[in-house]
Amino acid sequence: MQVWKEFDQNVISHSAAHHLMAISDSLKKYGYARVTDVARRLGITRGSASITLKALKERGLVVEDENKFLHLSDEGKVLSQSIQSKRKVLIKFFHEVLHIPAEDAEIDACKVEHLISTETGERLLAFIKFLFSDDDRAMACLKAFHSQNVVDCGDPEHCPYCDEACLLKDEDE
Amino acid sequence: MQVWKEFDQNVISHSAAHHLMAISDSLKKYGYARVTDVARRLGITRGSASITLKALKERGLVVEDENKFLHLSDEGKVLSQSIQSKRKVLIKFFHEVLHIPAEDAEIDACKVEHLISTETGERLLAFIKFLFSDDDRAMACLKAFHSQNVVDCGDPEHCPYCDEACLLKDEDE
DNA sequence: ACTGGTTGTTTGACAAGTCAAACATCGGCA
DNA sequence: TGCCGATGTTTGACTTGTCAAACAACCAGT
Repeated sequence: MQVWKEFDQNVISHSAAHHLMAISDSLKKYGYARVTDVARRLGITRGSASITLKALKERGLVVEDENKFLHLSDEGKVLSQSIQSKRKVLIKFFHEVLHIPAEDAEIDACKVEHLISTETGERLLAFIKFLFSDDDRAMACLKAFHSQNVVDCGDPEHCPYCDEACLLKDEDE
Repeated sequence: MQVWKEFDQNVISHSAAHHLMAISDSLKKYGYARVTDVARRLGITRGSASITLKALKERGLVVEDENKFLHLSDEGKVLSQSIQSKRKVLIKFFHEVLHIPAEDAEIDACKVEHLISTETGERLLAFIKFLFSDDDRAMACLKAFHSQNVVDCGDPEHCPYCDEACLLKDEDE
């Protein structure tokens, strides 16, 4: 298999990943999750959700109780959890470091999140967490990047990387 | 359109991106590119390549001369170039900073490369270029991350981030 | 009980990307 | 001249994910 064809050789598809997360979100928000809730959350028809969820049930990631309410299996929980944590860190990185608008940061994070390998995901997470840690060198690095590259961080007053070296504040002088 | 559905709303599809790059690679290597060359390079049948390339010709990204030899239009060249530069920096980052094995770095870079928005791509590029620049703070940051996280960078002797603080060298003592 | 609304499933359709196989073309060699 | 191999296209089939629409089941109000 050539490298470029690995594109959709993921544990689960983009679509399936979002079905899992929709269940997880719905459970958190309402305490239950039905086909309708998943469909509404994803903006697809009940029919579409029904088909995809059937496949997820067959793969043992989703279970259905006697009243047709949906739950995540242990495996499903782990998967959904790992996707969400990748996603959160990516959004933070795109938004806070690269200053991508929140909406776009979310779109891109969601594209990247489940596509990259587990290994790359974990190491990327470690790297970004290090960047956001209180390590002096990480903080200095982010500040330096910010002062050299940022056009508009949106909120220089509360931006942790805006200090005496920041371009924005320089412009104010 | 919900955020998560933007997934395949890209300028070109993953597949199309690779068809463009295959033409570009073939031109560099052989000086020409035919349907067969693209198909062989991508590991698909001539029939499949023929269909996708027809669409790319219709979109004006690929042109065909009177002998059925393929070329990139100006627009095609720009697109292919921008994808390749994103790709190269991502591979470097995954491999050299996160220490993902070369093959896997390539797979993941190729997944991410054309999916993220132009904006995110450019800023990510800027960030990674800054990380690899000779800025003291960037270098210190990479070294610090390396010393705290790397299990095996593969070649401690020639690794630019392995110094007195490196875990690997500590283990040798 | 009847009626209406909600819920879930099924069905037929579509688009993208792939395959194998049949087909058409062309070029070179015997 | 004739044939074979390489090349490119077309066709029918499959997969995934989607839609709309029809359908079945059930629950609630009257």
